[in-house]
Amino acid sequence: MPATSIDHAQDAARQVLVEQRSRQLLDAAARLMEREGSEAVSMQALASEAGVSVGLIYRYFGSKDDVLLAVILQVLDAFAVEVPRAIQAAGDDPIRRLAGAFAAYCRVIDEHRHAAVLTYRESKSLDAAGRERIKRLEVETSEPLRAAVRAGVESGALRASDPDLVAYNLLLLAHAWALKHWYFEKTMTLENYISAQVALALSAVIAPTQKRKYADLLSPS
Amino acid sequence: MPATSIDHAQDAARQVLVEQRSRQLLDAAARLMEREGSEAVSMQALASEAGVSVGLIYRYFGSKDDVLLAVILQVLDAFAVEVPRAIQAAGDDPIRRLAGAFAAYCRVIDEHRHAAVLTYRESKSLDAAGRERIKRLEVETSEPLRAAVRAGVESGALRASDPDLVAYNLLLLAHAWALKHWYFEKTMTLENYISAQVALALSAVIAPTQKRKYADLLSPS
Amino acid sequence: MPATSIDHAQDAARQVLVEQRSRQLLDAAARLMEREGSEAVSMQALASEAGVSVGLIYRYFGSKDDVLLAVILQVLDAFAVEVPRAIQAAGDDPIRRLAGAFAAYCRVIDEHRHAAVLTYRESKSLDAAGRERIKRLEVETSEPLRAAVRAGVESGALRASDPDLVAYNLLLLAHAWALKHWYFEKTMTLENYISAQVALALSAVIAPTQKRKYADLLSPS
Amino acid sequence: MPATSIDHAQDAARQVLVEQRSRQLLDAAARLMEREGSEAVSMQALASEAGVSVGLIYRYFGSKDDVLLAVILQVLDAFAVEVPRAIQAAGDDPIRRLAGAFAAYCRVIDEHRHAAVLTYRESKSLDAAGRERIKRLEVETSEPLRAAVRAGVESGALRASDPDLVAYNLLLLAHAWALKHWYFEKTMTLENYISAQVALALSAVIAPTQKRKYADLLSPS
DNA sequence: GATGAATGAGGGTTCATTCAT
DNA sequence: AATGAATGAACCCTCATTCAT
Repeated sequence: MPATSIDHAQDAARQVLVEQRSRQLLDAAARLMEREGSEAVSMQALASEAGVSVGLIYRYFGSKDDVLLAVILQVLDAFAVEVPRAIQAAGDDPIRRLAGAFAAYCRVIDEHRHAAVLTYRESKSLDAAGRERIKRLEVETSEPLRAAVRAGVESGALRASDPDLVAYNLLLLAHAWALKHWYFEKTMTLENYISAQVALALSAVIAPTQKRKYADLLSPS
Repeated sequence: MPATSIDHAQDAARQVLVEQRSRQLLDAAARLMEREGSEAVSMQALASEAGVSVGLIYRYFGSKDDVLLAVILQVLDAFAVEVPRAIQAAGDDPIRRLAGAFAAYCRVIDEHRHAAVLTYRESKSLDAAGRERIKRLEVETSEPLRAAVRAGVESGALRASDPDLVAYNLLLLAHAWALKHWYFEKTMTLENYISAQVALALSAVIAPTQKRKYADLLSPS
Repeated sequence: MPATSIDHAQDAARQVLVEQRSRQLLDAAARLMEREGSEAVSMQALASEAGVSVGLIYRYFGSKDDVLLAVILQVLDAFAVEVPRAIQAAGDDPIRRLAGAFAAYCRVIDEHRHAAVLTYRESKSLDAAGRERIKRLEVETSEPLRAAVRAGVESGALRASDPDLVAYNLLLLAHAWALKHWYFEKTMTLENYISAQVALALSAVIAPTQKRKYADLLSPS
Repeated sequence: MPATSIDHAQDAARQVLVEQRSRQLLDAAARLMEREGSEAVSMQALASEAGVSVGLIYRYFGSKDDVLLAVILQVLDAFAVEVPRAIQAAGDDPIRRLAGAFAAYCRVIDEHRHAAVLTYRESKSLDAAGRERIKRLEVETSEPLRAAVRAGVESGALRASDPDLVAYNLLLLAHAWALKHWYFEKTMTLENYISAQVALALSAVIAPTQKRKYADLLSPS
């Protein structure tokens, strides 16, 4: 077996290990934030939660910043995976696609409630470059929502003078489920929240002719 | 001059000094948060920004918590003053009162952009009691908005199945001007933002018969 | 009236004021130590307790050291006044003079319990010179006790191979009423303590022939 | 070597390190107190004296309190070990056991002179719980002395109306060797001190019939 | 003479990061 | 690859002391 093959095999093995460790650490971070709040994630606490040594974390992440960044990227990744899937699952109807996309956002947020909040802490950890990257990704992330609104407008089902604002507001309201969870949880479940917000948002932009067709979305359960 | 008068004069002078210093420190905190981000507010940094010594801060605030709390309370205070005033100024029309209230919220937020963001940092500094207090005040603060929506509904001008959600969403969108300023500032001024959001929110809840009457609010400039 | 007379009058007045202020401050210090423990005497706390400003303390005492030193000296002064008086009051009998002296020590300690403890804190406050001075004074202070023991030995009523040790032990046991007050107060009053210690100490040194004569001192109430 | 053996070996090694570091730190604390006085033990100073970093101290002790407590407990531990041993070594004679116990107390105090003094500084460092614990332990510590006195009384060799006071006085006099070292060192060695105090204390309580038997203890060298 | 606002060195503590093993 | 003991800068806070009024 030539040397290069060996190298490739080793590289692959290493790649797997890196993947594994990273996941292990990010999962531990998520558990920690869930349990102790998102500011309680010290490197030693993270190591202990993950069952590894502090030193090891630095083998896979350059700094605490990097870990936090990765936690946030994980959420953005989940958006990138889940939202398109939900849109696809919603069929061809642009309005149902929009509603599905929003619901998917909210569900991802709900699953990563504490990680989602991280973005709102321009922590000293996160340096300027990291912050810019996250902002860019967040905007990219909202693209499916924006596309859905635009498609609705083009199809005539929606009327919005500023489709991008409509989309961005929806993104914000998805985040709000995490940011203001202490408020909403007093009166709503996640599914209540989703249908109420969908109803409200659609009321603002749906074409009058379409109201009957989407009555199920417009009157929240 | 009798002794009591002297005492009163001294008390008054002290009161002025306390007021002055508090303002000086809170202003410095605001500037610091503006310039360095709101987590860079160490007591050393604050002292140096305000041009005083660390020890002096503790003459006017019991702890770092207290300073942060005061910064936040200042914003909530501004709401308590400005929002009712704006509502009054809007006359008797419930919808214009609602629009005026929202605009007032946004303008206060804009003036305290970095302080407003503080609330979203469940900072370890702010202890549980402080956090609860702020949450309670935030909910109280949104009361005028809630009242305005309800009045609109009762007058028949608005139709909302969940008036409280409508009001809370508006509060959130006011906060969003601070939270997502980096995004909105790319395409909007504050006034653009206000009128766009007012138009969108009203579209969702205004009674069809009222649309013509409020056409100026419904089509953003 | 010639200038010098004015000066003398002023000097006298000043002298009185100094005396007054010093007493006021030392009393406040005593109250404070009594109420909050002897380590809680900060200069600001002292000022506030005395009802004066911090600055004023520095007009009458050069430093915190000086205040503490003065508090201790006050106790030593009380010894210098009270112990000889008690000895005198005890008449000519050397053994009753000794017992009276010890009782006087204990009562002074009891009245200045917290100040007495101060001596045992080689506080950084008290500089080397101050410490030496206190040690010297403490030894001087014990002189009446030592003299009383020696007189007893010379009169034949006491037999002690080391009279100075007997005297110093008694001084220590007087201090112990302050140092170990938490222990003794569980089972004794001050007067119990005095008579028990007198009985024990005398038992060790009294001449056998004298036992009947001092039976009242030897069997504690 | 099986994993468990490795683990055990590692655990043992860690145990040794903990032991080593703790000793190193407590020794440094003792040296520092010896040299600079016991209030000069700042964590910085301790770290520097021990030749380690501040942070490291917190790996082995939870707080400054803990360090101080450990220093004191070390002394109390030494009592718990040395005193019973000395009593045993003294044979069956209750009076020689008492004398041996007292001597052991004094020797332990002498070896930890500065640590022993710590107890007398109701330092703000030591919290209420710690202080109570120490008081309890101090009382427990004096138990052997108390038992020895009582045994002497029961055997008829001693006559004491308050055996507990006799025992507590002896404890105090042992402490006094540390508290008043500046005084006693002028005229005595430790052994002088011990035999003088033993002679004096026994004189007070020994039964007349026993005096000849213990003449060696009663007339100090 | 008297005030008390202001100072700032110094204290205890935490935690991201490093490096010898 | 993995460990975790060790580091030390930085944090929040206190309080003896000063000085302009």
